[in-house]
Amino acid sequence: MKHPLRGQALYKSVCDYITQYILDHDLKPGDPLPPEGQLVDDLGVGRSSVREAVKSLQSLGIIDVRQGNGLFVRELNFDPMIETFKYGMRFDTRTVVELLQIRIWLEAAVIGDAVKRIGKKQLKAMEAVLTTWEARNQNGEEFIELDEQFHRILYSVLENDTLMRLFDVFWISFSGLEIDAIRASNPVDELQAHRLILEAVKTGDTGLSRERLLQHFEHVKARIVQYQLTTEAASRTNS
Amino acid sequence: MKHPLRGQALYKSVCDYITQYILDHDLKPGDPLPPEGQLVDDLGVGRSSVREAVKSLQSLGIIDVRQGNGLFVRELNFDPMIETFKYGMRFDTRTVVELLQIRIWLEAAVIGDAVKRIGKKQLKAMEAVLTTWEARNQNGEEFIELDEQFHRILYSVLENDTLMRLFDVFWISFSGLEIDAIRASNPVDELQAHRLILEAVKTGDTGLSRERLLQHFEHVKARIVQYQLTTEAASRTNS
DNA sequence: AGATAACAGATATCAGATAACTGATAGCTA
DNA sequence: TAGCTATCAGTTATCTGATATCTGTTATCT
Repeated sequence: MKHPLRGQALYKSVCDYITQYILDHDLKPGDPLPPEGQLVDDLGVGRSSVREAVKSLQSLGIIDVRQGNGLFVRELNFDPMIETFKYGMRFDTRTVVELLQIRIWLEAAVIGDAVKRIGKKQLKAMEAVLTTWEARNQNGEEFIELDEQFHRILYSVLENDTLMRLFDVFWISFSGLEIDAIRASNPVDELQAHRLILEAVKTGDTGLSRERLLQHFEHVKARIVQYQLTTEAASRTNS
Repeated sequence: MKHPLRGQALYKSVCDYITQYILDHDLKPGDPLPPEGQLVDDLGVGRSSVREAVKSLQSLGIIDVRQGNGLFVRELNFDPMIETFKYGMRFDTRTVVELLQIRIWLEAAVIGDAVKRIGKKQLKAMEAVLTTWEARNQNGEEFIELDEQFHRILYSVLENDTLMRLFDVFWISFSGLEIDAIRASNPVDELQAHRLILEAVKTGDTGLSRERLLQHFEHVKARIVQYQLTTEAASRTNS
């Protein structure tokens, strides 16, 4: 009776109160929020409602809950997106290919601006990554993180945090996926493809860079589509 | 004592159980899940733990809670992403520009493939949108949704649901934003820009299409950056 | 037959109690 | 004195039982 609040779910109202509290008090990431008990008193609602609101905001990556310590404002992050994709990609395989296609489009689009802005420092760092890569190949070690680093350095010059976080989403979503098709690729070919890209970037030729990037991704895409077909065939025989 | 479960938070374990339940039982969107009470019995945990898990999954857009009815599997959606952006864009204005830039890159990338695939049917639909747009301009009515429709038709030929949902995220995030700078744009110029894009798309010239799209977005971006500067100046004088 | 009222099942919320965790402080030991 | 340990206050985690509200169904009345 005390809390109809436009028929909205009570926990939702508590969510709104907390987010508004953050904005009103101009709290920055890491700053503490009032403890559960005080929120209960201030709002005059039950503990469950506050806890459900807290859990909801935690899932959305807005606040950080540290047991025995308190509630804290969290830095803007894309963790909920990662969770969604991780789940969604297990749910249906179509999403995997669609998401990869989006990554391809996006990388093809940004590489033009990246090549224009890139400096010696970044080129040197990318060289170093490839050198490490080669050493690892000879020892038969993992190299996925180096692949990620290579692209990360390239796009860091765009100075767009949101873009970098979006790429994180792609990387984490795909790495969480148990598609051996990605890892099972020929390490030598993989390295060579990146060498070609770096060469093109060095010359400052945006068109050539984009072309080689696309060529590299076509192979990745082909492998995943192949994997998709085999697993779908397998699931059909099971059912 | 009964539920250490690798030291993981109990509600998190319940989350995992539910998602695993969906996958194991091959439940499709709309299918019902066991009610709260049964989950409590099956797992041997308290009601709060189940409720918190349910709230968490609801925030992540994985399940749908209908009061007095039950829990249901939800279709894969990007709602958590929308929430994150809506909050993030209020949190700091830098995100707004970064997000717009990402949209620009993405649209510039996909328009090439879209032009290649587009058919008469879509071109006709886009014509119709522009005709309606002109009529609305003469009556001084809103046209944002027509802008959205225009782009939506153009990219629908790519047959990438995930991409369309991502564009939804952009549109909803921006429309939730109270930046009059977007709406305050000159309706005539806005319409003309889209006319030019459509003309280029009709000729099948990918380069020209991309060029005109970018030109259109440059104006939008300039307006938002302008708005950003004025509001930041205002907030400085306040503090 | 159609409208209405009662009912069962489900989620929403509340309030209080106990357990577990964290960081800091005080005290003990070498 | 330096370093380790025990304790304590504050906070979140979890459980429990009771009440309220919502929804769809069924039974009843007109």
